[in-house]
Amino acid sequence: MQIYEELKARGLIAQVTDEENVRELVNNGKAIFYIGFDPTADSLHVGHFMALCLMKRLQMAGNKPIALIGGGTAYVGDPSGRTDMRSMMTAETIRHNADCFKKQMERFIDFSDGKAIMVNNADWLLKLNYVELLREVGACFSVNNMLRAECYKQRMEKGLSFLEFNYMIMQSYDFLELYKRYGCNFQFGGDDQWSNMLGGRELIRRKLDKEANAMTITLLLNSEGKKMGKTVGGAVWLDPNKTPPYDFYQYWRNVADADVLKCIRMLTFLPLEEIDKMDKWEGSQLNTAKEILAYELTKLVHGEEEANAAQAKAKSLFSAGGSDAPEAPLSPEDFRDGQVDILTMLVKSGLVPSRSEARRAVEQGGVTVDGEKIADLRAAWTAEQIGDGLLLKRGKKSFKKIVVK
RNA sequence: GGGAGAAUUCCCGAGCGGCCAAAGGGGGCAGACUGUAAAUCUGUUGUCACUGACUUCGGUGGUUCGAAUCCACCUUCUCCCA
Repeated sequence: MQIYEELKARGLIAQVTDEENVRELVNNGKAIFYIGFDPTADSLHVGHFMALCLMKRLQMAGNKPIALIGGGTAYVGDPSGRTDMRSMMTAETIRHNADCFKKQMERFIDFSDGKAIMVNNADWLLKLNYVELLREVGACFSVNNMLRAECYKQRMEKGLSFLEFNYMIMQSYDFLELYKRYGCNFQFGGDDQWSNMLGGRELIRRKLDKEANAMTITLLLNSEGKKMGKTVGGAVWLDPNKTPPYDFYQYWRNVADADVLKCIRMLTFLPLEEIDKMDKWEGSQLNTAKEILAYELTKLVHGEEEANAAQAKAKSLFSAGGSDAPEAPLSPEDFRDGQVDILTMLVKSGLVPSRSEARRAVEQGGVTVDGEKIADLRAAWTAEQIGDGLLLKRGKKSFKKIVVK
């Protein structure tokens, strides 16, 4: 099976400009393609991860990727898929974020020997001259058409600033510039980028009379139609300091039944035949599929060692005694009359944010210590009783090992 | 530039001068049921020294025995006219 067919079978392709053309390019390793990443945070997240995987897949098929860091476009802010304006970022933040992105990307994509290129659009965008740009590029865009684009439509009611309105121009200019510099003939991006990408294709056609193609990746949505990779606390990050490998593992371990196979297909590198076999699984067998998904993704992002560790930890916490729980140290000040009470332990361990919540958790029967349910708010332990550590559990999924330091 | 209106807890959104820590929904958390799933049901959802006290309703002052509620000014946002 060739690469284009495989991408399609995995459900990764949302839209393409010219299927025949794209298939031909990609399958024969003739594509020099780019994906843009705007450095709006100091770590990549799961959404970017899909794009990176796609880059990797295409690179493995002999195509040449260009990773574009949007150091320049980040100054403007993409209004696509947003109902409000992005907050403006300072130059330092943008630069810092761009550096972080760069480090993370190098883990996935092989940049050695010119097999891939990394560029920053700040290099050309920040130097542009306004009047010149208007004459050269502005003349090629029809405002009437731009206003019809889906990404702006949503904003017409809420208000769209001129700044953001120009995002499409910037991105189109990137494509043109990359075409000129590196012969970049292909652009990928999230499906919400579609109109911006078409803008670039059009610009290349008008300025250079050359054909460039574009293709979008299916957005990873769960069965409820919400974007995946988000938790209440925010995004699921690739940076282990922002989302520890264990949490990363757990996120995927806990996806809904309806979403497991889709995720495995779209995100992992497992062979399709193997995935097709899993397709027939149902009921509690899916639980195994989730384990595979979680393990495979953690391995891709954090490496095999971390993946093994996360899996071992999960197994020990959920089935066996749970000696692998993260430690929560208590200091001598936490003891009153030689004892710590249950509420203090819960708060100190970080399992609950306040004493009120600790009280509630206990009252509702959600707290256990070494497997025994605690019902008494005044339950307390001495340092001797804690000994090598107590396993404090709040709800089903949060654990801490209490130790005295 | 002129006029009208809005700001309430994580979000949406009720809220008569005292009975308001503030209805209802969403979301979150916990329990039951399970498979670390979904659905469903139940409880809970400001803080603390927890049958009590304290701090919250955009900000600052004021009226009042008493203010989320009334007044003044400020800030921000929305709408209408130009």
